[in-house]
Amino acid sequence: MNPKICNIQALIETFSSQSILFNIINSSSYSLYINKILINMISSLESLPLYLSVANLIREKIFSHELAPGAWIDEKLLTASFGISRTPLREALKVLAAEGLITMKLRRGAYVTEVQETDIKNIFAVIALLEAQACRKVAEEATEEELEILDSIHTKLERAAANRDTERFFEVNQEFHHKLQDFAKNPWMHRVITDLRQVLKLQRRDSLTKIGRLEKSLLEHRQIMSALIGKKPAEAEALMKNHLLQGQEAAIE
Amino acid sequence: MNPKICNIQALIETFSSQSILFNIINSSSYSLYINKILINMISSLESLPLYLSVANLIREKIFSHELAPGAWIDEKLLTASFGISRTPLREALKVLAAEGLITMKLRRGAYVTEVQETDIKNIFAVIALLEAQACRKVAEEATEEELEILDSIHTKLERAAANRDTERFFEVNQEFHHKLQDFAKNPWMHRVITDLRQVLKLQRRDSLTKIGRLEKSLLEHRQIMSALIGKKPAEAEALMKNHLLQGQEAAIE
DNA sequence: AAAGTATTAAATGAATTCATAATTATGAAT
DNA sequence: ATTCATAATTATGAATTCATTTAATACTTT
Repeated sequence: MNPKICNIQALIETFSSQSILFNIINSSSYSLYINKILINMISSLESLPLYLSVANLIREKIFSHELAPGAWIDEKLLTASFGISRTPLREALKVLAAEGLITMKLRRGAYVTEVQETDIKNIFAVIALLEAQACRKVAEEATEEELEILDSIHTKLERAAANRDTERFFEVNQEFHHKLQDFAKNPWMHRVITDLRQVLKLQRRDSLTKIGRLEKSLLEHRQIMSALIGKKPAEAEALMKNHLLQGQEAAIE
Repeated sequence: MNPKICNIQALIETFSSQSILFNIINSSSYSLYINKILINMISSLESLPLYLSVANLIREKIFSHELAPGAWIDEKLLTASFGISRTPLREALKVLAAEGLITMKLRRGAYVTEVQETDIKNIFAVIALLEAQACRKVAEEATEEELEILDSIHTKLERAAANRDTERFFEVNQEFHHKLQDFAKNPWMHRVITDLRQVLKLQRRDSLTKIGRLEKSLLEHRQIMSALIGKKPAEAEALMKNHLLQGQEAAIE
């Protein structure tokens, strides 16, 4: 392989992830030629087709509210800023539409989906049911190693809470729920939850900063963790369901 | 509007649905020019973009096993038989991939998804949980009119069973579950279930023809229906969960 | 000046074209 | 004859081009 490429690859790896490249591209502070090179770099490094990388980039824009709910998606603008053609962009839009993040209107283009309060409630109802079931399954069949991993994540959560680092808390919280799904060993369920959580992210503006919500959330996590370690399936299920419905309350306010 | 167009439209409507047009196109007994006209007709009648109509057509091919699990999807062949270009076809493939019906391999094209027994179990676990919850909700809050509609569908089910019309039974069964979802009034849940049921259809070969399965299924439906009418949420939920898990057994055998 | 129509501009949807990677086929060498 | 290497074909991925519809602007008429 070309040594230059190797160097670049090593360089990229020091960034620990592609997210920094994402930020560079989305900051649009560089020319489209640079963006084109960067986005192709991401695609080849992750060996993803261009349209999926583009989908990821647009997702970032949506979650950061650079593309706010209800906003029209300007294909020309995006292709220009990414330095790509409309073909992979439109393919990416179809993927995002299938996920529910955007809505295609015939001959009108794509719009970022607007979620109503009823949508939030309906989605939470599904997530609560599924994650609670996953929690029960983990309580039933998790190995000691798996429980230790969950416990170590929980410890990180405690630390983030102690430091009142909301950003970090949110991050670790996601990691916890993600790992739990892993250990529940139902990829289809995981997929459904991931998709639905994405849609929730459309609207949720840091509900954790609500007075006392972080503390409450931590307490709930503590209870869930002890139910898992104590191998109490029914209790774990009930606690997780309650935890998520509490989160729903906070999200809606 | 052009009277000719009106006539054609009226003609189409006498066919009760577009499914007959689908069959004509998928039968490939006509020239690609005819197919092109037909598929555009479907799109404009349903006011769907071409790529969605194409996705529907390919779905039919997948469910009929004309495109069997594991099969490579020949883009050139499909575009030729549909009389369209690759652009909308590839967009359709992205949609189907997002639904899980096909799998895209980089630089290898698209393949019909192969579901394993563990996939079936995992998917059924999710569906059983969600539909049982939907059933509970209907038992709790359905109006008399809604219950009557469900009951009338159930009556059709009884009739189909009495005639030992498996095809019809399957059809009405779908209608029942569909309506139940409607009345549970959670479109996000409905969507999840619809997508997952689609994936199940990839493999399920008439499990209803298994000895006694039709009768058992009917009996379970009868019990569910009476729990609904009797407004017994907990019972309705448990019965539906059991019904679906029984179906899983039959599907796996 | 306001409203309605006509003309122009722009954006979407779809076909075509082009580039590159992968597979197959051909031929040479062992 | 079999295997390896190279050439040719084919298929995928992406850019460009074209057509049609919608939106916007300008112009005319009252």
